[in-house]
Amino acid sequence: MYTKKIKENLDCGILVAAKVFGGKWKLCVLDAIHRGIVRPAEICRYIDEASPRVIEMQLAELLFFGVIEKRATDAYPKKTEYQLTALGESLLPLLEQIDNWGTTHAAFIKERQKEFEESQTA
Amino acid sequence: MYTKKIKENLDCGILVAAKVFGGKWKLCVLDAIHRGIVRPAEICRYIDEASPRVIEMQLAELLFFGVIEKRATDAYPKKTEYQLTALGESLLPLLEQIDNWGTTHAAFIKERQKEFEESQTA
DNA sequence: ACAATACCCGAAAAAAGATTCGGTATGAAC
DNA sequence: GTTCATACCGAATCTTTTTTCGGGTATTGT
Repeated sequence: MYTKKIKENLDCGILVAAKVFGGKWKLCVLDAIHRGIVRPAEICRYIDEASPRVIEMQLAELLFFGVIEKRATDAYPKKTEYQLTALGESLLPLLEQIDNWGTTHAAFIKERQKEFEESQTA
Repeated sequence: MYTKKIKENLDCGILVAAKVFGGKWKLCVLDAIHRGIVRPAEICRYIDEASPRVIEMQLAELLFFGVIEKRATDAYPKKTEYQLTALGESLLPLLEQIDNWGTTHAAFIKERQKEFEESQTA
């Protein structure tokens, strides 16, 4: 099992928040669950750019930090469903604000990114 | 120079936002500048957990994406100062919300993190 | 002249994070 | 009974990010 070598620093709010939803796809996963896409296989299909494994792992982390909770029948067929906890719901305003900001400035940022990529190839 | 192998995906607001302020210390750098800590050496001292090099690099990225701008006297002594652009200021509400969320839940998250670390050593 | 500081940069190395691959288990559909 | 789907996990590998290290330029203070 992998253990971190550099000690984690949770000394400011920003770093605590980054710890909880800092993964590459965590906010997307939360967004999916919020939209009612609550079963693992569904989420994987919804976020098809990400590998299923990383979604599993990020679900596990979100679960561990109490952001989401799991409803699963132990019996088969396993119909696992995730849902936001109160803590998870407290993240929704942030999620929305972050998404809004990104959507608003997407065109500008993409333009800059394109310039950057062109400067690399030239 | 390092070039990415996996194509970037900026198809949703969340991913655009992550691109702009997703680095390990970018939000802390923005926070510092917002608080009036505007010179590179000062910022490095302020965020002394981070290596000066990464702060330089992240300043360069923030500059490139137009989040901050640079005021430097070309003459020596170089008194470089960074300040937020309009785009950068548009990030402040997010920054504040993220910091507030983290501060509010810091105790709980630290507790969970501690549990996790203990479960590793045992 | 010499040390200290500020600013910036390149490149190797280390660390962290993500992906791929294979495996387990169970049940359903054909 | 073979194939497919869901859910999950370990481990090797690959990619990205961060860190470390060293260099270069120019100024200030002693």
